[in-house]
Amino acid sequence: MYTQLSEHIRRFVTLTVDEEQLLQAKIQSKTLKKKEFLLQPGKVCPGNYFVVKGCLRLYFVNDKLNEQITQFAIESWWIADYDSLLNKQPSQCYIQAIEPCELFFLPAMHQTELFEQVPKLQTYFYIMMQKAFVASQRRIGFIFNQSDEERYRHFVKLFPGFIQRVPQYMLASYLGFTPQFLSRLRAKKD
Amino acid sequence: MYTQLSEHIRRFVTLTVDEEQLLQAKIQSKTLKKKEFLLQPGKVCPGNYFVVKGCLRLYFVNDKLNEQITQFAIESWWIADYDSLLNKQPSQCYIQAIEPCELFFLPAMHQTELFEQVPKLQTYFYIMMQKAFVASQRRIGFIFNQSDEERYRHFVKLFPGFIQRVPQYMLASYLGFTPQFLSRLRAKKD
DNA sequence: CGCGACGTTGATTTGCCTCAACGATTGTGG
DNA sequence: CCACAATCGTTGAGGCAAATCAACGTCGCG
Repeated sequence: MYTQLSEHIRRFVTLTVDEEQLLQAKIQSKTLKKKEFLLQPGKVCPGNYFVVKGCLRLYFVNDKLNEQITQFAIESWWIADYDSLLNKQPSQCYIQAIEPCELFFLPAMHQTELFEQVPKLQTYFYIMMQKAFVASQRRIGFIFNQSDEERYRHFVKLFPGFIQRVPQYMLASYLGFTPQFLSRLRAKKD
Repeated sequence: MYTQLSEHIRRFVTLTVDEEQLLQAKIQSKTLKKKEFLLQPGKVCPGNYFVVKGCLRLYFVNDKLNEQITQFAIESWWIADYDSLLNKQPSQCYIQAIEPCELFFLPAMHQTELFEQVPKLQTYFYIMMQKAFVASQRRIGFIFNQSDEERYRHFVKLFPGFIQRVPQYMLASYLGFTPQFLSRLRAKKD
């Protein structure tokens, strides 16, 4: 069970056995039922979560009272509200389980301690953050340069199989259009 | 001149005199004329640039042969094509000076060395990256939840004075609409 | 069984783009 | 120093993609 995280880290940095144990000591397991919340508005995000099994969404409620999904997380992804985590401010977001989930939780304070004990772990999280940043820059590029239809086709190609795991209205929200429009897209050709 | 970077770092981590000197030794000065390029497609982004004075844009040319600006950088911001830098792949972007610029250049290889010598600098860049990620997540939120008009008003409120530094068509590109539309917005009420 | 959640489909509206023409300003070569 | 081109902004007319509003079908679950 812990091996999944361990393997993921090994893809980017090499830890000694001692260092692995330091990490393991700081990590907690957590399970969520479907539709259960990991974070709700008003609470400060307490740390980082690593998805062992399951699927979550990060979203907020916009001015028009619609849910706007900004991120999904599946197996071997980290998720947190970094805006809240970094600035120690109350979150404005929900993080919710779409499926039953098994997670690892790394509390923010433990993480800072860890970085001093094991600088290589800071390197690992630095790389994760760079990847996340690059991904969101790419996403901004796609938003501005592709039509909604192109973006949908592109997403399906990029994450085949994922569409079966989430309701269509969530996918529509993530892609930035209405469920009705997505339904029409699928009717055209699929 | 170097003090500007030094002060910026001090806002996040505290360096000893020795550590500051290690950093200074790795950094190069660079100046750009207006419209000069810092990076062009096909070249691997060689490192990070810190803007001492001036203003730059990062953009790429999309399928419809329009320039799509994804980032601006002004005084005390870092800029680079992280997609290229992180994956060591040829860039698909241009980074161009909008005004005459004074920059500091931190080559990628020097940066990795520095991180080993001075872990606190890795912490600093980790924080920068987190901030950049949060900013781009917020931007995605704005794109999906505000009309083009609202986004323009919001941007002007957030960076008053900046609109005088860049041509309108660049601002329109960054905000994701046409120069004509921006012109109409300004005509309405300003 | 009946209710709520989710998806589909049709009719209408609208925000923004496209195409096009025209000023104003800046820059450049003769 | 002027003439001309290039760049940038403005304005008008027409078109289209996607939203909105609304009704209906279907599945799963208490």
